Amino acid sequence: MDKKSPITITLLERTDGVTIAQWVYRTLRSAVMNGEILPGKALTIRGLAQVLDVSPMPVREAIRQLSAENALEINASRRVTVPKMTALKFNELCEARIALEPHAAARALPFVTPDILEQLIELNHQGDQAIAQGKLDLASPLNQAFHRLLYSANPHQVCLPMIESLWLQLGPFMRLASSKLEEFYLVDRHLEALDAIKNQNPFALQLAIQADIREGIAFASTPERLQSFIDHSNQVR
Amino acid sequence: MDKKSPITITLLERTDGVTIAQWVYRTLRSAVMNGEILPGKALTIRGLAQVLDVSPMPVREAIRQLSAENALEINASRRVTVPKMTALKFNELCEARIALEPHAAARALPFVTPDILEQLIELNHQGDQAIAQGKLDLASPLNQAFHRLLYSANPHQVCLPMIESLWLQLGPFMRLASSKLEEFYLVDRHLEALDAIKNQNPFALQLAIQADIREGIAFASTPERLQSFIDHSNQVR
DNA sequence: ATTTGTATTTTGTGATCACAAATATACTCT
DNA sequence: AGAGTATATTTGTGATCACAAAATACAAAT
Repeated sequence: MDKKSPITITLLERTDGVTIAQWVYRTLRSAVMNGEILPGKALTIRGLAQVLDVSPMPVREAIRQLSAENALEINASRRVTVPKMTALKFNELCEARIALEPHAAARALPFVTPDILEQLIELNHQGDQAIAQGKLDLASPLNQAFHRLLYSANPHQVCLPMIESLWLQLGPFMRLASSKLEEFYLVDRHLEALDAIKNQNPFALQLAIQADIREGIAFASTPERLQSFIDHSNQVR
Repeated sequence: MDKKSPITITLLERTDGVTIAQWVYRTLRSAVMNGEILPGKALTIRGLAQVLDVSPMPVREAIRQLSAENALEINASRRVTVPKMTALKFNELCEARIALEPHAAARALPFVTPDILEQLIELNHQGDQAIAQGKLDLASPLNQAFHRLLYSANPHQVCLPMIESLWLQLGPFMRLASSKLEEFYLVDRHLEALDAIKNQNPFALQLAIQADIREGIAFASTPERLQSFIDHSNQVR
């Protein structure tokens, strides 16, 4: 007997030396990021534990952590859901990205070694290749890896957790940004960013990152298009 | 028989309708914010549970949440500590505040109603009074309440949790900022902010908030003074 | 006196259980 | 038939237990 609307979640691979709670956290995190859980749909600890084939305990910890990162919402009656997206919240999240990410990039700039620069070039190359080959599902993770590597060059980094939280709240829309990229992007802002890094020009770097983010959300150029994407993400699957 | 270095934590009052886990979270949070726990000192779930007179379970959840907010650190061997402060990290946290808070203020500006404005004025008045009366322990919470109320005027607010996380990581230094204020502040930046709100001038508001933050950390004007404060916070109590 | 190896204790993790609150289901009365 | 009520079930919370890994204490040996 199957319970009503059995949630299906893509299970991540369990690497060794990792606690069950961490694995559950990673799995739920990627499920949220990939829009595999319907926003508003009530999640239960026992239900998730059953789907993931673990005891309720690690699920409790993972949920607690994800709600602290604002990836999950705990309502008044202690029910856990994926928060619903709205056009205004989407805008707010994007503006927060623009406030934080160029700043994080500029703060990281002095610490970008030639080695890191090379890795950035490589990541960018892989990203371009993925898009050219139509492997759109690879584009978003590679894009995120590029940004993450850049920001984390700063050894005293404190912004990255906040930025990751924003990405998580944007959820499936991060993927949309990358997948719709080919029809919207004119200039490769990553190349501009790389140039700015080579020249150690923080201002140019900030501009490039800001443009990269703004053009990444160009797919939602009109309120109508954005609303249609939101509706889509709240229904499908 | 007392265990070695028994941790003493100021217990918060238990309001009804609140789970034990939430109460433990609040209590640990304020302990971190007030510098009651020595940075680097290993915290144990069972030890805290004993001090707080609860079972280990709610402590586990609270710790998980606090570490997600970067208020606590979990090292490789799963030991929990309050992260040590360094001069560079302090600087990084302050710059992150300056990147986020003026932005949050400007985004909230259009939503500040006359009622909220009045509450802001009242909070500012209470803060001034507290400083004038030498009640320095009240100054910091009132200052935070002022900022929090302003930012949360925005109904689609997404920055506040990140800002609160920064305050939490700054921890005891937030208090220092307010307590040392009387010998450092020349202009009341809150009044400038209130004026900017009245005039619906986002740029002036951003400048006022930025100046408020910068002058709040003027007590650490030289690297030496900052280092002495850090050393102090890593030893005392 | 410092180091190395062993035994003991402590600790985090995960599972299971009990219970009250919340939710869902069944039933009655209008 | 529909709304309200009572019953049954599910769910989150918190406590307790088992176990392996880590930390600590202590011993002997260099």
